[in-house]
Amino acid sequence: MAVAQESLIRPSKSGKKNSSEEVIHQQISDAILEQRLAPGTKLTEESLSEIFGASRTVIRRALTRLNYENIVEIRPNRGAIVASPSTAQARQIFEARQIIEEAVLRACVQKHSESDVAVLKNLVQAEKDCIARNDRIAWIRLTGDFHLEIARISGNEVITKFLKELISQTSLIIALYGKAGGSLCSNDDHSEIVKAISEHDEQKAVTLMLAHLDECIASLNMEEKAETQDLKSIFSGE
Amino acid sequence: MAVAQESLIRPSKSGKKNSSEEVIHQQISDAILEQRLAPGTKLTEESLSEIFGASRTVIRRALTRLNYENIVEIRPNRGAIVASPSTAQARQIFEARQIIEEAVLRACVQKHSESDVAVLKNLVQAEKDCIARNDRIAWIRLTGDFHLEIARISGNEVITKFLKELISQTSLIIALYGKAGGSLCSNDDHSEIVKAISEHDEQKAVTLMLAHLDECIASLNMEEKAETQDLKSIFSGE
DNA sequence: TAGAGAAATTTTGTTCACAATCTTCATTAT
DNA sequence: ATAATGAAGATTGTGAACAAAATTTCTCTA
Repeated sequence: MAVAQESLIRPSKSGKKNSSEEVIHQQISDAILEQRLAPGTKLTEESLSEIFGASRTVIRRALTRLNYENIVEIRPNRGAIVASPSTAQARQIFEARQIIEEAVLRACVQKHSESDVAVLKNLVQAEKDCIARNDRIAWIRLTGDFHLEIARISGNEVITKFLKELISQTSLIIALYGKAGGSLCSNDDHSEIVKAISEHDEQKAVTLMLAHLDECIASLNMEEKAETQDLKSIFSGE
Repeated sequence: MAVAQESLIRPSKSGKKNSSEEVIHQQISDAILEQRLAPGTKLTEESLSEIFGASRTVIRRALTRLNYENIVEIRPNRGAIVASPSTAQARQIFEARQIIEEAVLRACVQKHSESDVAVLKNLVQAEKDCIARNDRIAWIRLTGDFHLEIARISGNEVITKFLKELISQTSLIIALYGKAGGSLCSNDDHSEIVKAISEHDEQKAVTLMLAHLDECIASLNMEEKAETQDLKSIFSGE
């Protein structure tokens, strides 16, 4: 059985039928984004059925949705696995983030309210708390929420949806290519960005944001993992 | 029956089972984007089943996919209808297009090859041909292909996928808010953009593109259609 | 012992029947 | 006449059974 019961947690009453597609989708998504399910893990419909006490039909719907969100890969006749973006895709995803986040940040600097800044400051504080108590999982989530909040403030839901997708995929990328020990991005880039926003300094905010995202890519080691495991070249002594 | 046989065309051999999800998805998508199916049209699973000679399961999958692409709206327990974006959504979609197309165009100007320009010129010529023989439907498709080709040249598949979705939705917006007679955008903005690209004039290309998209929004009448058809206010004599 | 090939098992894909829900239309009461 | 009620019909949602495909296990041979 590919999926261990423990890694999907929270079956609520340990009973059945608490779970609709919505809930199941969320649970699997969380498990992936919090890196309890590693990229490449097989997601068997039957196993998930038992774990969530739902019929395969419902599981299937949840998996297709995760597939559309590029969090899960469905290979025809061969089932679903947790997606593992290639280095090329990873680069494109970060590139896309820079494009979208620059635009979204400019709008945010323009039209943010007092309370928007307050929300952002709270998020940054929460991030610091996580780092303090070494809660990597909560921190990863919050770091995403921070970027997403800026998009929300910008007011364009279409773009926000795109960014949300990109941020999810970033979690996968970090799971795959993040340096093991590295407490990456732990410095407070985020607070500086909030400062620039609250001072209405658009150019500074953008510069900081782009540099921040560049740092993120730089903190990954995307060279080591081969595109496709080419055993020949590995053993040919090169 | 909500969906007329004729509007979905090309049942190939008039026989059965020619159609997998892939094909059915494409057919319905085409019908919507070519405006043979108006926004709001009910898409009953049973009718589509009969039309395509496929089981409801297959139809269902096609519809969910169209739903993820925001071309079709699925209302729980109430079935699928052709999506009809609100004016607010329409504005956000064009805003998103401007963000993405500016970025994509800059990359395109930087890295395009000779043959890329050739492809673009061909597309522009094909557009002109359509206008000449008054083939509005083919023209709508080509106009989208032009923008999409620029994204492809830019080389980022993630962003290209986003833009593809936005372009599809633009067709719906034009169906909803396009001025009836208006041969909108018929002037050759596109050729000018190609010229700027081939001259490696990034700033000019971007300026033209943004203006082009602004023109498109301007050519719509989004004021007239009420958010939700409020019959009372219509007949109260105001 | 290694490898090819064939059975057995597992897993995904599809169909169909039934349940749940919504819509329509006729009936009744105000 | 209008609105509320309720049955009948149509449509969507769900689960279980079956079919098709992939994976594993086993067997036999070189």
